[in-house]
Amino acid sequence: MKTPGDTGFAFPEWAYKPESSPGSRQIQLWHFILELLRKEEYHDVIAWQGDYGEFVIKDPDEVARLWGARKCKPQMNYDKLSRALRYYYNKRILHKTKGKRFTYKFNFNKLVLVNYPFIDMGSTGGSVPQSAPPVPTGAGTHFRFPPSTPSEVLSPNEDLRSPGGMFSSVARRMARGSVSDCSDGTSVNSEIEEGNTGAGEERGERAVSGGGGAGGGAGYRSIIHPRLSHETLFRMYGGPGNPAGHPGSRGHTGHRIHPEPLSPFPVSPLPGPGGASLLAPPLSPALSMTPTSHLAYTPSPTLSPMLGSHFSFNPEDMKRYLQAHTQSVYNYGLSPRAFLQYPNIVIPQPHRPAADKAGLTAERGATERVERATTAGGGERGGERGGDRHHHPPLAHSTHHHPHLPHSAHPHSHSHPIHHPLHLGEEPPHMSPFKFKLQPPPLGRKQREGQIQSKPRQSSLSSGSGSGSMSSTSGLGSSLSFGSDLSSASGSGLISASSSTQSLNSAGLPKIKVEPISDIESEEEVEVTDISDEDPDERDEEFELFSPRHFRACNHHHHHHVNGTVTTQHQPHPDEDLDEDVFKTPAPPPPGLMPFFTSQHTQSNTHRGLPTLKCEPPEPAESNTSPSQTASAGAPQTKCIPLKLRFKRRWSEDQRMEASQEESDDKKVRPEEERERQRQSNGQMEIEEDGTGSGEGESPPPLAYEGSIATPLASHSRASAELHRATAQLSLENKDC
DNA sequence: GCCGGAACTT
DNA sequence: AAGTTCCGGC
Repeated sequence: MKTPGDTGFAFPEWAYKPESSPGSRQIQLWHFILELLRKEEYHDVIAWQGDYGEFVIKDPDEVARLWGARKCKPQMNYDKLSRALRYYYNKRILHKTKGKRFTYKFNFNKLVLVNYPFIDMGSTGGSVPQSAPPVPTGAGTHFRFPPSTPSEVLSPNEDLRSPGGMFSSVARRMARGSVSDCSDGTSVNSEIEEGNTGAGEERGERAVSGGGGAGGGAGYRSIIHPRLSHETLFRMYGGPGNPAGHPGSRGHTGHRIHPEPLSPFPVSPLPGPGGASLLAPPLSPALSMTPTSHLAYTPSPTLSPMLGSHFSFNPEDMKRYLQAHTQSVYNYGLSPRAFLQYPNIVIPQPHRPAADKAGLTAERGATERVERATTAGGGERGGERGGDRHHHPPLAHSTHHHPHLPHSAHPHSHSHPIHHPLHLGEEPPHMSPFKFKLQPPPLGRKQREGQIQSKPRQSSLSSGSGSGSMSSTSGLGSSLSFGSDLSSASGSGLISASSSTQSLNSAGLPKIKVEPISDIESEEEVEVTDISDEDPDERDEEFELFSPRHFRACNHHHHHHVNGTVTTQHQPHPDEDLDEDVFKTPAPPPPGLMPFFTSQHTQSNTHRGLPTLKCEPPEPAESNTSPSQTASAGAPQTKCIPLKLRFKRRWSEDQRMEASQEESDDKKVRPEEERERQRQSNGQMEIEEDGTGSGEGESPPPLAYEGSIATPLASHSRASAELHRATAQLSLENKDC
């Protein structure tokens, strides 16, 4: 099953370094785990088991050994490895399944976001199904996290490599290579990568593979977020040839099956060989797990293929990319910084149009599992409506594993397939009313504790003591609960739907309407409304994405603004500064088209105006937009609200929540009863948090932007022109970098 | 076994 | 930043 070529890593090299994290040049433990998990050879050692995302280390010593080999740390043992694993708790990447020995569970939401911002969790819901392990079955969620993409699947290497040269096999190898130089000479890689060999030899297990599993490979097909269809991605990046395929066509559902194996990765941002350089900048800073205070790096755009010097993008692609990116931001609560690069671009808000939601049904229809045979998996799970939302745990191996499919529902997935922006034309009417609903109460971070079956001990989350590391880590997350698929699920659905419509505006410029709100959140005065609809968002977003520091900052002053008024400027705080950069008001854009980078200087520049807020332009295209929009349209500037506000609001909320949680967390000391209470309340909290992130059901209507898909040609042209311009600009900027 | 602090390494 | 190593405590 594995292709020889792949030798191993399913993940493209760049996948390993999602963030710029300098430090982590090498493979990260969670990636490593994922790798093992996807290989049948290692099933004896470690395998998916239980709930979605849950895996069991069957042979701790062996896993440790493998890890040690990979890292060239011969002294590695399970104790150490487990320590590393525990650090993930704070990062929310992983959590322990209590009561089960050697059993941990991934928080795919987190992982995905971090690594693949492009992937839409949103639709998927932001929910990445948490539990869904990458299953071979395509079915699971649409989004499978571990993108395994074995090379086979992906063949992408070749195929994908887009013009830009996506990731070359070489690169991958190199990556691996890095690992290998252990003293002993045994290349670690070999063990793992060769998988067959290594593992096989050792364990002799490949048998399993039998067909189904197809090894990780098959299983994993990539999941790309529906939002971004593969196509989109490909296109963006120069995609493979899946040309025709409109996915849509595939099932009637259309939605998506990915014709081929798509892996999420296909998109690798890495430009060819040079990729490495690109790596540095994470796709989105926001994503970074750690709070970096400074914006040290520029956000993704840099990474984005488009930017890459190598590539040239066409406007359309760029547009898509941006939108996708922006969406991610919104959906996931990414830092607005991400948009710095594109000052003039309006960030589309995901609104979830009802119509979009509909799409699910169709999807559902599609198979839950996608047949791998045909396509890779794009399966999205579709609708969640009924109870089906859950994905199956994908076991890496196909069938055999599921001990139980527990899962309850994690709805998450929403896959909404359809909505990719890409398919503009295609988007069929999704009729199904998809509802996202959430899931069961999320267990949040506290889940771990909550689970306490046996252990009375509450783990403290990290915040408490002050170890540096802790603090940093803890910060990060603010709030998310791991398990909560729900959050993602709910959110995602909506989001996705919305995205479809909106996102692609022909023009690409979304319009936002802002209205002042006073009440909802005390803090924020301004509300942005989604013109098209506001769904409250139930979607959950990943709050974690937000960097903590913001939260903190927010605490101090969250009230910056007066109702309705925007103040973008005043915030003294350093943090604020960041925001500022991000949010800076954009220079007044010319109505028609604003040049993308008007102000761009260098990245560093103090501020380039980000057009975070967009006023509604008088564009005609809006027909699509909901009436509300129209109405809003009338109001010009007053309505414009800086995204900043919006974000702040969220942040504030998150922060608050976090604070409260943290408080509780911090107080490890509290009596059991207290804890209990806390736990319970946590559940709520988490939910809220989720809500917050996403859209807070209550409040904030997302910014609406115009998303008429069918835009007039004129718009297109304009957009194109802009994009071109932008592209050019980016190129220039990159050079500097 | 698991947890998490602390110091240290890359 | 992301572990690695060591370790006391439950």
